[in-house]
Amino acid sequence: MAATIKDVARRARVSIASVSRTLNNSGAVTPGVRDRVLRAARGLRYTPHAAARSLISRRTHTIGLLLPDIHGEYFSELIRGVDRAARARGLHLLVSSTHGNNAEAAEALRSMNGRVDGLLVMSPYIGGGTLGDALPSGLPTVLMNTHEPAGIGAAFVVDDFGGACAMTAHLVATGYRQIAHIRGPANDFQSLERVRGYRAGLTTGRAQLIDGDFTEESGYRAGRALAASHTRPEAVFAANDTMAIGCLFALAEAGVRVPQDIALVGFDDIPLARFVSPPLTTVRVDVAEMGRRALERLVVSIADPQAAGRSSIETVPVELVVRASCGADSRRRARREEAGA
Amino acid sequence: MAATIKDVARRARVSIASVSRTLNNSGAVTPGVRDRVLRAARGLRYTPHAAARSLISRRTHTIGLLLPDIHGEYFSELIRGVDRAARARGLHLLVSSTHGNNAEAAEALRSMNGRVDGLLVMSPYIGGGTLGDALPSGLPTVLMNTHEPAGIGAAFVVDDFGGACAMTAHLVATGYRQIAHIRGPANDFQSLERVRGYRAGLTTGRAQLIDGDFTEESGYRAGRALAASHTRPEAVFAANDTMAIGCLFALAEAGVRVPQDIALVGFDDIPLARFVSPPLTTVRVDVAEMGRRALERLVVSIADPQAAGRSSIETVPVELVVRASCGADSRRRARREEAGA
DNA sequence: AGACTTTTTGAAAACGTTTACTTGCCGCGG
DNA sequence: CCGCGGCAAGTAAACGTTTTCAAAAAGTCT
Repeated sequence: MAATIKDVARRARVSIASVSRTLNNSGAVTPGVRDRVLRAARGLRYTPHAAARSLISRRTHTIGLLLPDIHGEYFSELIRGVDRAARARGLHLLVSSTHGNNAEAAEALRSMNGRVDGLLVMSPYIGGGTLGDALPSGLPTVLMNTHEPAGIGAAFVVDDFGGACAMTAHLVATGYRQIAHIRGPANDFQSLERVRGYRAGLTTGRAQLIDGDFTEESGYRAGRALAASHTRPEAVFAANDTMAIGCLFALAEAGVRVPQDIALVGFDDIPLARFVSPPLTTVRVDVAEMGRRALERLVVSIADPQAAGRSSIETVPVELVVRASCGADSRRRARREEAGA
Repeated sequence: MAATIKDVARRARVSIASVSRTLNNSGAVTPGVRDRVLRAARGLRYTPHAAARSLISRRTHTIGLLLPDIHGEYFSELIRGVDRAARARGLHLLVSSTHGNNAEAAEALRSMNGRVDGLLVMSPYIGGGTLGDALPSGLPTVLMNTHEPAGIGAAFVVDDFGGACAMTAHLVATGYRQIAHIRGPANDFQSLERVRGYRAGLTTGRAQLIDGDFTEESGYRAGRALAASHTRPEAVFAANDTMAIGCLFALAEAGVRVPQDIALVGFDDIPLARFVSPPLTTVRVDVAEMGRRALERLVVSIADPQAAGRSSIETVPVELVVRASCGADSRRRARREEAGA
């Protein structure tokens, strides 16, 4: 069995209080005692029992990270950002995922009681009860990409609307008239925001929505449908890069050239986006940075319960990344030549 | 503040023992008591305090997952596999990463004492002290991709050697004579195994090793060097897909065609591998499955300390995935035409 | 040298559970 | 009618810490 503080105290011939003081550098101890305790602790390979410690100190040095289904680079990056920041502050990460709706999220939340000092929640789901009711009241919480952050506390929201709007505007400015949008799942907040942005940026032609669910598979299906259709739009804006890549694959198979025959753009700027052929025009979202910032904000809330109450919503900016797949360069060149002729 | 078992007991007008018994379905309680307790618990939104519970019951229902730097799809997939299995068994996941060597891993391990019921460790690092010494003795542990599993207990090892050997043999069989290998970091077990496999499969030409560190960046550098060299090998085997893709990018920039001018293959079969152009020939490793199996094994060890002691090493099989980037198809076709002529 | 202050140490309470043990109650057989 | 077995409920100990408080020791100042 693992050694306890009592074992150390006995071996060092001091009280457990002195052991605790020595090991935590709290209170003063004479060099002699200190020495004996340290030696005894090392000899027994003593490690404090985390559960016992957090029971009395009300601190677990752990934060809970609640995510929708962990999938692909997007979440890998998010975890990465959070983990780095957490590690820098000596915090552990309790990760939970795969909850399909707010009700499941609530269940996961409950079971974290007493395990964490604070919560980082990313729940884009809509429906299944309000998340607000489920959140443990005493626990500092920071939300990410949730549709109901109002009054709940701190939240970070990616500027999905702004990014989608800018992207659509870019396509319009490039000269495309018919622009279709492959949307994400209907019960996803981010998905909805991107549709909204698409609509807002669409000052030409009429909106055309194709159903998708953020998976490569659904993008592939959309691509096949597009290739088969004979009222093909001039440009396609997929709600995320994964679907855009699936779509690209289907188009290539069908012999439809991008961007010559049809322009194609995505959203997120996952690492592969620049490696597909042609490189994908997309909207960059720095998820790792969002994770980092969210964690920092949470740390503040934990340290200062005052701050925890303050409601604040920060928008995470996005950036338009123009590569070859939207045909902006070739179009402009063509237009210039035309003008020159 | 959150409600405690005492609050529930007071409200239900019973002792805390009865509350505990009711909530855990241990021991018998009369319907009347049971009813009052349940009602009180619900009314107070009572959730047992995990730390207190695990202090006495010696169970945390949490398992620790120790990973090298979380990066890209590879780890995303691993976490995914582990998380799914853990969730299915009602276990939590305490994730820790970014440890640069065994010494840091040891530190992370120490701080997990009393937080977890078992450990899932993936530490391909070599040097920085032996991992064996660092592992808490009492805690069931399952190792993954570690170079010193002997006698430590259960372990899962990807067949890096076999995969690399098969891949090299495939290149040889395709007809390439000069085959170079972009290796991973020198202190990484998997990296070394792949080099060993490369050497074993190389029955023609001489070994040519190019340094890399598993990052896309290092693959890119290798690609530039290859493109500039005038003693260019006929084929390049990158130790992972990420480097292969970086290399591919550099070659494309330099106007070197794959596979016509040079064949290129990778390892891991990350999701993007089939989307780059040309699609990457690689070795498929089902990391999610490995994660799942490792967790299942750990659960067994936890339930039965007998089993925990039993040392067992399972090799996770890999599979050669031939796509266009190795030029096997085109070569064979060419040879056939030649023979026909 | 005595009184007072400061510093170091130890005993014990507290954290929120589970569980072994005790008590109290009821019914049943002798 | 008494005692005993069985069951339901309660009491208290235990888990491994931190921390408060009191006591003891060691200085410090007149």
